Amino acid sequence: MATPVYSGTRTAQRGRPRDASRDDALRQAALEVMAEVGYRALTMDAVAARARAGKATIYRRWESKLDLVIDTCTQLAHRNLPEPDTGSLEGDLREFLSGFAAFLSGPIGKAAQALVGELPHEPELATAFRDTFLTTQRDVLRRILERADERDELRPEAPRGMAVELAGAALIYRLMLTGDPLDVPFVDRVVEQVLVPLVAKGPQEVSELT
Amino acid sequence: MATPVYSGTRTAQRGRPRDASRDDALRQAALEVMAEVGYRALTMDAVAARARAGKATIYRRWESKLDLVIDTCTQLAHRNLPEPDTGSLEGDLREFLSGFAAFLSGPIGKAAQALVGELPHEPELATAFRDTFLTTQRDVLRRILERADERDELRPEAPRGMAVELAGAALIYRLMLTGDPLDVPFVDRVVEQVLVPLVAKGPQEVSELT
Amino acid sequence: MATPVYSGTRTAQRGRPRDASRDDALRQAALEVMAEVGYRALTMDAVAARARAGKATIYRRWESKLDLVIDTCTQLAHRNLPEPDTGSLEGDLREFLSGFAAFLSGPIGKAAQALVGELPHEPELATAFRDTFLTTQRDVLRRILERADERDELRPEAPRGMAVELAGAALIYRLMLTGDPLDVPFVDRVVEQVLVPLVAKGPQEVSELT
Amino acid sequence: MATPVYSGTRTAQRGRPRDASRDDALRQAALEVMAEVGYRALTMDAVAARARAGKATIYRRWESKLDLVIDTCTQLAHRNLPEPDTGSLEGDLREFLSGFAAFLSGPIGKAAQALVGELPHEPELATAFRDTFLTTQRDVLRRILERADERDELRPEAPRGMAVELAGAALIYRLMLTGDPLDVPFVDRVVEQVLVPLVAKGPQEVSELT
DNA sequence: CGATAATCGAGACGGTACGTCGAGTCTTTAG
DNA sequence: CTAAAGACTCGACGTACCGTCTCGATTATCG
Repeated sequence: MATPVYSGTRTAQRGRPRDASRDDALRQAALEVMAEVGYRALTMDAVAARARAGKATIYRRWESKLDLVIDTCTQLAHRNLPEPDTGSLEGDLREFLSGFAAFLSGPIGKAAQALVGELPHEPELATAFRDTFLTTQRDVLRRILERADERDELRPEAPRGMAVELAGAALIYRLMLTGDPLDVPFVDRVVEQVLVPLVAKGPQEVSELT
Repeated sequence: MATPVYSGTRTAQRGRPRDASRDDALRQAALEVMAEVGYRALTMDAVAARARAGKATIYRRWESKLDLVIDTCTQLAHRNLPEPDTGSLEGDLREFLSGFAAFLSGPIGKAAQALVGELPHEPELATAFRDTFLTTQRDVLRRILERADERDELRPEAPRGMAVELAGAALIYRLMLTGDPLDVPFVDRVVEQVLVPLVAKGPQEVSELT
Repeated sequence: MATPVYSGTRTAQRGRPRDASRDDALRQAALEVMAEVGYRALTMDAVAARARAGKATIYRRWESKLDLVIDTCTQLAHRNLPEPDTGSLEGDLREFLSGFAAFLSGPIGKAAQALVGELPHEPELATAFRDTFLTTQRDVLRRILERADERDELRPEAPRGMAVELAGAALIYRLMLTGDPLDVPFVDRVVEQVLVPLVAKGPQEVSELT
Repeated sequence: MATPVYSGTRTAQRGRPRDASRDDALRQAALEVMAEVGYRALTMDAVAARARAGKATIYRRWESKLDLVIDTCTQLAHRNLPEPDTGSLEGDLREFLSGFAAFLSGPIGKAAQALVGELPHEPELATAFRDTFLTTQRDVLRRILERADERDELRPEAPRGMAVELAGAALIYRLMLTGDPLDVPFVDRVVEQVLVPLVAKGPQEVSELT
């Protein structure tokens, strides 16, 4: 399910139309509650009360608590992934990863973490979660590497897939596991000490070209 | 809390002593249930029923479901981290990381994942979790790098801390987020494509020594 | 069961002998607790705690809460039913019924009331209860009537059985149902307005004899 | 509390209204369970299961097991006390007491007995109980005597109050204490041997009028 | 005397019911 | 037909009590 469905194919619907502004109010309430108390302690009654809505108004739009939370994250995630194009690999990485780090550091990151524990037992959630938080970000990184490759900045044998995976891993590991801050210095170190050394041509290699 | 405490400092304890064998039976039951249905769906009734115990017997030892699960993981985690010493950096890394990967791939890994969502709202759990799953493993990796350093296998400016962090991040990211398998080929790739290139002296550097 | 049995027929018993003083301490505790909170809210833990005894010490003597309570009442009941013999029907009735009323007004009466609700579902309790609180008192009343009969104080057709039943009913109805006081004026009224008119020869009948 | 109250003074109530049919279903279930296993062994789970109701549905209406049972008895009691008017004291007594005996012999009588033990520790229950099982019946008896008095059937000095008390006592003593049957012969004996002799004018007194 | 055995207080054990609370559904009035 | 409100069933929660069992310590008899 995930996204609220508006009474299907019916063209001329009868009765009071569904109030679309309630969708966002409910998602906002869900996000706030989840950021405050976590996924487990989030209750539908709490969400309904915060949005001054009835529970039926929630269940009319989403099938379950899980469904509400998935959709909330997905919707809010889709507006926050700019794709930089600075002209250099290092610039693109730096810019994209700081943006992603900032995004993860907000309430959506907290919400995402709250969902991790459910992934193994909720295949639908797993799919939605990966689409939202992994795939999109990975695709952007891939395209950054492709553009760098076209600019001939990469070593031929560079482990591109591994680099993409590592970039995400490093950030999310910090965010969810160690609890260390996802700040600019950290992003810089990931770029300078890991990503660039792993995939970019070294100075001697560049000089060899001349 | 975490580990059940047996009447503390009192030397001569009165009344029937706790049956220590119930501790393990309950932890085993908790681990099984959690691996089957996850953390959220784990109920104390289910754990009690599986261990043929009364719920009071659980609550006498652990304050809550969370406390039980923390302790279960901690106890079971402490017996599974051998520290290899093969004489070479690559050998040590390969051996240790495959062991860690195998450990994470079992039920304890599933249990660990189930806990991640609770970390932000349960500081005590966060501490126990990091001690169990992060610190221990990180310290082993550190010592592996130190020994390699003593054998003069590392480049002087090698980002040792980052390498240690990345090793854990790469494994746990796969385990918990992407769902891709933590198999030997993956560990090999992490070692060959990431860790060794980042910290070890390259062939030319070694030859420079001669 | 009812009364604590002391290891049956064995003549030479080994081991530490049972401490007979605990019996009364436990019965006393049980009576106090029951008078305070009633039968339902009486817990074995509370009785044990009040007597500073272990629960096993109770269960070694009585099979169950019910058994303990039955025996407690029975034991305490047996020492309180004097049989008057004043030489006149009215005197005997007055004396006996005031004694019985006083007895019922104490803690034993409260305890007895607490047991009434269990009678239909506990045949053994019912038997013990009737033996203790009904039969004994009824037999005394019967003998009082017999002696009066021998003294030729009764009308030949006097409903002796009904009188006996009514005497008990009147007292216990007040005690347990209406809550009105079981005081001397009430006993007097029962004797003067009910029992004597029902069974004793009237003045004119007595005069007829002359 | 006793009777479920339906949101008091509010005129326009919001939300789904209480399902009044659940009240009776729950009372019926409570009565059945209590008649089967007694008050003490009655569990809320059993009542809920028998009525296919959630426990919350019970607790929404009644504060406790005791409250439920009180209300159950009260409700069911109010429909079973016809007031006879046969034109003669003996006829009225006979008819009323057989009706009351039959009423007490059913499940409601069993339920009433189950409550007796709680009266001393539950003032509210005591009030409700007396209203239901004592006052109503006593008032009917009083009116029967009044009508007999108006018909000049009573002796002037007849102990009217005592007669009323004895009638109830005799029946309830049998029902709850001795366990003897509350059958028609017994009622007849009570009327003929006790009540009529105590209060009605004797034949000689009647003849004196002529 | 030492060994044996049943007692004692204390409290852990398995089990059952408690009264509360949350999930997801249904039913009312109001718009 | 949708909205808010809240009652509905179901099931897990953490607690309390029952009746049993197990501990160390004590107190008797037996050999």
